[in-house]
Amino acid sequence: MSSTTIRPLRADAERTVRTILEAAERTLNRNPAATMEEIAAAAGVARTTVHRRFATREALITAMSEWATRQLAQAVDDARPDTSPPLVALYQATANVLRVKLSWGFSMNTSLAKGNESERIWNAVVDRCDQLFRRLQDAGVLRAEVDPVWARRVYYALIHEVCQDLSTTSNETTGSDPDTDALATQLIDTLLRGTGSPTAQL
Amino acid sequence: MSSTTIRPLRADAERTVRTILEAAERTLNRNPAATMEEIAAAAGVARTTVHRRFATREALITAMSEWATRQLAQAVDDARPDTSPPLVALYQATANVLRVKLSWGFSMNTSLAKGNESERIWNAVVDRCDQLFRRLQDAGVLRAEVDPVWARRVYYALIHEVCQDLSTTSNETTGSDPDTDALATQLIDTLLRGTGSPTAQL
DNA sequence: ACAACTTGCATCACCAATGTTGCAAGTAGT
DNA sequence: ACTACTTGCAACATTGGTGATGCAAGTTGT
Repeated sequence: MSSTTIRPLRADAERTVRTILEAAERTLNRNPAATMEEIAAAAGVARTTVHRRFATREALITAMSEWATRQLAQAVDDARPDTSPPLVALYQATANVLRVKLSWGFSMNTSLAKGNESERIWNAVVDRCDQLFRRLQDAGVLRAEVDPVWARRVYYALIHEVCQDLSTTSNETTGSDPDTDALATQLIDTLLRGTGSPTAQL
Repeated sequence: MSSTTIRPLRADAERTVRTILEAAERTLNRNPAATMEEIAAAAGVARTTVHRRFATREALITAMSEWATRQLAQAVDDARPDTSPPLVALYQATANVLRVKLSWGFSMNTSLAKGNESERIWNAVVDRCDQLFRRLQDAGVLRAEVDPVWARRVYYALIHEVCQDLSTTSNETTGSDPDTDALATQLIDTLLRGTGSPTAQL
């Protein structure tokens, strides 16, 4: 029920599927209106092959979304957000999520259709994050008067901003992986302390 | 040179143009792939009328972008970012920009084509903002070690987040204008102080 | 009132993208 | 080696959106 795949694919076909998904991500990230032709070209396969694996364009995008969302969920889970000390988990999760989001920016931004499997997973992730932010507040990391949901939203916005910048700036120059740990540190520093000096007040 | 309009339009035509621009904004904001037909319907005119005013779909979107960018520039200018005390200007600009961005979310997010008039205006606005953030730092509002460009980017991200939320949440329930001043206050508070408590540190 | 302008409607041509099929050549797994 | 699977290629049908045109009815401004 996870995918339209009925029976297991042969090894080469499986590889092709992943190649297509990755090529689609790259291509659609640059141009959301890219054609199946362009995606196929980017994957180095014929257009008919793409259609053999994904009946319609919509099916392809759904599959991308599902794939990306699963990876995101994994990234968060790996940080053990319910059991680790919350601030540690926040760091871990941030670095992990940045890694995923940098490669799957398009797929993560496609508004997930209602009733989708992706939507379920996504909501689970959001719940998990909200819970983490409540834990952060209980631990005194967040100020008491701050709405943890607002804090989580600011956090998302910062992640989005960092990814946005990275995918336009450094992707072209070097293929070297950006230092997600350093980015996570800067991000969380900004999230918690802001950019203002303690002296000047409103 | 501002638009493809050669000679002045009659009053009713002028009104039609603005009606179309607004309808296009609303429609494309909900669904970026909306057809000219849908846009025309939303504007309460025939599709041919839209094509009479905007030769191609691209021309329409360009016009929207230009229109929105001009309003944005106006919103920033009205805050007198070079002459007012920087923190005052920041408040003023934020409230103004929120008002504009809430109505023109789609048009502001369309990546402006190179060489566009919109791009020129947009760059001017960015320069203006960067300068404001340098003034903020000189005034001691921003911490000395913070990169003012990073601060500006965080600021943009927060604005985007606030607009995102508003356009999905409250637009459906009430037509009442959201309190942009209160939003600006919350936004700037978060920007400067973050969400963390002063005690807990990294 | 009159001329100029604008709009809706019906209709058309056009095209680019989508999705399908059959077949031949190549590859995976046993 | 043999079978089943996968892929590329070529060709095709379909369709939904785009853009254009001519005309009749209505509106604006003077």
